[in-house]
Amino acid sequence: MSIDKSSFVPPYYQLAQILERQIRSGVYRPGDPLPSEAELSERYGLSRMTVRRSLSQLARAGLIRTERGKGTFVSRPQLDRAVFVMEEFHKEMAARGLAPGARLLEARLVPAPEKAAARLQLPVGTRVLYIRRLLLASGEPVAYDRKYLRYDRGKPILENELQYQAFPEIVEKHAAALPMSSRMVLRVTVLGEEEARILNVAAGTPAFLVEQSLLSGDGRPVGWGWCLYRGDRYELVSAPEAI
Amino acid sequence: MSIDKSSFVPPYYQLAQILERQIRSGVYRPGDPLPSEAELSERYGLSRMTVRRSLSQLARAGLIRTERGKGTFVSRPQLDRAVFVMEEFHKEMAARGLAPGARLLEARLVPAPEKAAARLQLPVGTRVLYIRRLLLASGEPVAYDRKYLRYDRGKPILENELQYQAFPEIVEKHAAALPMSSRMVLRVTVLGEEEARILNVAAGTPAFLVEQSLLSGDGRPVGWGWCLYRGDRYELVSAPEAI
DNA sequence: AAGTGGTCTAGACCACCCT
DNA sequence: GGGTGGTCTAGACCACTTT
Repeated sequence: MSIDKSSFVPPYYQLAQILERQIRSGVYRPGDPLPSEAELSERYGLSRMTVRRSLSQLARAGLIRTERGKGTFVSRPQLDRAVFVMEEFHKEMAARGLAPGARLLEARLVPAPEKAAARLQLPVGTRVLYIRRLLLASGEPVAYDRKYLRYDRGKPILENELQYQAFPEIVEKHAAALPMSSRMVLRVTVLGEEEARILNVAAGTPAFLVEQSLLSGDGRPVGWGWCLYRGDRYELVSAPEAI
Repeated sequence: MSIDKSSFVPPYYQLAQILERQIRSGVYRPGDPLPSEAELSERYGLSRMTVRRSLSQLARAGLIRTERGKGTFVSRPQLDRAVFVMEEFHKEMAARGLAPGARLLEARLVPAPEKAAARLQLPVGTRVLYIRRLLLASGEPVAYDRKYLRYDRGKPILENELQYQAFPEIVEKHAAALPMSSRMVLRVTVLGEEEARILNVAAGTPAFLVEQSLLSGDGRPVGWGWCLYRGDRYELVSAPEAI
């Protein structure tokens, strides 16, 4: 196995593939040291910087780990570890071949209830924008979204806008502080009477509950709420560890 | 803002932090081009390779994107995207300050039922190892694990081993093909009578259902099963996008 | 002292985009 | 043709580990 410098595949990637194959086929087993960077450099006719780039790639993928002063070693695969990626609703549905949509159920200024006020770090009763929406996949309701957001821009609430835009984009328009980061917590629950009716399933049906806080650049919350995903229409698949 | 070459923090990291601060504080806004690599190189007194290292780091974190021949641009943050990482059970519980444990409920050779046979790509009725375990946190049951695995090593089934090791390690011992990758699907369900009794909660309680397939290096399945996590004792928090 | 990985440099050539 | 990012090199110094 050697590097083809005339190939369109860059050398650093070729070397990463060679080493990955050797690891996956058992030439190097978990705990084994890989040849040193200097030796790989000489063996494959590449500069040390290029060799290091290949190794960084494998390290990011979790196949190897480096130890300063000691060497580079094959990692034991962490098979009981999983990474679940939840994409934006529209993307997720489009990826499954379904037509994404949304129906606005309610949007009005309300005095912040206790929990929302706490999460938004506002006095209870401050006027906030409350939005309820139904997220659809090919016309069928899949998720029920309820959000509170600081409303200090005085911009008019346009039904059309609320119906089609993602929550972060809505916050951007109606709050003075721009949302810069998001924190989500994924839980599981069963649907109550009202929620089940809105989602067109039986009460007691299991559902994902995703709590979301949108934070501004300085870490203060500008939006908060939660979204219920029907358990019979939604699942998360672990991301493969690719190099 | 400039680079302190006498600092212990390496220059590539200092520059990444400077640029991150400028992006988060709005000096460069989504869609804006960053200065070119040549200009950053000159402005901060660093070689272009070092500048590129800073930019790669920001790109991996999702703050910027590069376009060949055009430039480097600030990304719009994907606030409705979340990454949930499920660590190995023992690690996860230890991280929460709970004492992880496991109790073996059953382990025996059984003729593979239809679904397990299909998932393991074996004829129905082939003898496979069936394991049922209870995963504990500080003595309290948190998850109920049921797994099937190919059994072609003839190694004796040691109760002690099954009680303390993670599923991939058990597969490694009892199947001829080493597990090299894992695929998981996260769903939501409600507990049936038996499951609820075993987990010491009321029937109808919501739970996470994690289906797992362990694959060998050539992509063939060597282990399959599912694990139920009590919804009142388990949640997933999105990983922050750190640089 | 010798070997290892971690960082940095100054230059080079290339593919791509725009004007 | 001039500017951009993508890749590669040959060397250097450093911190760390082991002998």
